[in-house]
Amino acid sequence: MSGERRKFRREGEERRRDALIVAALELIAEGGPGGATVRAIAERAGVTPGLIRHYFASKEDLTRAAYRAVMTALSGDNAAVLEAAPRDPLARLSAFVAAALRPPVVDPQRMGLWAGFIHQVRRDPAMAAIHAETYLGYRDLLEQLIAALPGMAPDRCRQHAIACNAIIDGLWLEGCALPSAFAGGELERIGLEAAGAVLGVVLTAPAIQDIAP
Amino acid sequence: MSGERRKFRREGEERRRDALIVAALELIAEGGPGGATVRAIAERAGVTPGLIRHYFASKEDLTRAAYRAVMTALSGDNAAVLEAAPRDPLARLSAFVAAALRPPVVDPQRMGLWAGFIHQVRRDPAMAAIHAETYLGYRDLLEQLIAALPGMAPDRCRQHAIACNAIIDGLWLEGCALPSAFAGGELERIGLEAAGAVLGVVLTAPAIQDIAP
DNA sequence: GATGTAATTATGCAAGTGTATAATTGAGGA
DNA sequence: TCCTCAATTATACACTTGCATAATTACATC
Repeated sequence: MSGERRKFRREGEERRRDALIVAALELIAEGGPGGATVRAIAERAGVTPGLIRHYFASKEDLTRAAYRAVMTALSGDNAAVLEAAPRDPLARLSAFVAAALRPPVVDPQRMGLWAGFIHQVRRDPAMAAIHAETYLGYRDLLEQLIAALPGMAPDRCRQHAIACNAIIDGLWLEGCALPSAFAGGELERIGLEAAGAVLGVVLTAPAIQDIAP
Repeated sequence: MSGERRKFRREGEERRRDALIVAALELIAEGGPGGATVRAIAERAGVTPGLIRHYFASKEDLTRAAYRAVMTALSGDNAAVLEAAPRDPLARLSAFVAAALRPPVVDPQRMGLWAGFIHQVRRDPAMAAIHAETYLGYRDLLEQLIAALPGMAPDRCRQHAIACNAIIDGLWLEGCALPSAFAGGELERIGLEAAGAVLGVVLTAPAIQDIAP
């Protein structure tokens, strides 16, 4: 008559870990770091709080895994466009910049996640290592795309990559923070024009078939 | 022999409120929103926790006041450079952009604060109102500086302001996040060059006497 | 079907959270 | 000097937090 013990199913370790990470990310995106309590994460993932400690040494450990998942997905979603992009360096850079400034890369939830992790990244060396591994890799990729442009002076690539990265970051932030403030494709156009001006080239929005062949 | 009651001094209301706000901001900058507990804020301000509720209706109320203080100071520190700037529109815009990309506007602690508030800004309408009041005002100021440039087409000012704002934001973020990654003045130079390229003008770093006459 | 074991739940705990309320005390005016 | 009142402290409370540990139960293997 008293509380019946809750029924459950055994899942593979990987699926449970993923489910817990996803739940944590959802909660952080919605309510900030403070909203992602152990109990809330467990409830969202459909398990009891104790299970978290079975798959992660501590909540901090789960947080690190979640941060890695976010940054990997963010860089990956942007870089994925290069796989289907043409060989022309101008077109490749254009496709990359444009992809960074539209969904799914531009996404209010993702900005919330990114901001939610900042403090921990600066305090926890393990988080800082994940940051360096993902973020600086992103900028290096951008620098490679710039270096491939015809007639690009090698000694200016670094500065150009920094400036273009800043344009992308800034527009990404504004697009995430105020999605309704920009007409469809406006953000991409501004980004392409600004980056093109910085680099002294003309970057044009890729045709549809170049994006999704 | 038991605990003697703690001695204290009476302060003016304004000074106590300021002290509490400053304490809260320091703690948020250091340890994120989670670090700014009522007890920690009180201790940092040299007071007991109960006093916070005497000056603020709730912790949320203190948080809002702190956010307003941050954003006001941020915009103010940047706009302050215009008071001593020359009349030439190009020089004024240059001075404004450069000021946004060096201390005290560029400051890791301030980025930490900014990030720490993001979630609350998106959840609490009162915080959102403070955001609109300060942040959009900043972009309007930038748009005015751009509109004053000779030969600037009025219908392009908005797009240019968005792009330049993004450049400033992005570089500001990178400068705050990785202060050691940029040589002295490098950020300002990149920002001036990028913004100049976007606007089709030449923005030059203001001479020293233009900054501090 | 019996059995072992690892995945999962249940329970409990010490510390910390924001807030309410009562008890003190500093400081200015009579 | 005394008195008053607001500024400040002290205490308490209900709730939440992360974590540890013990009790169960689903599932694979025999």
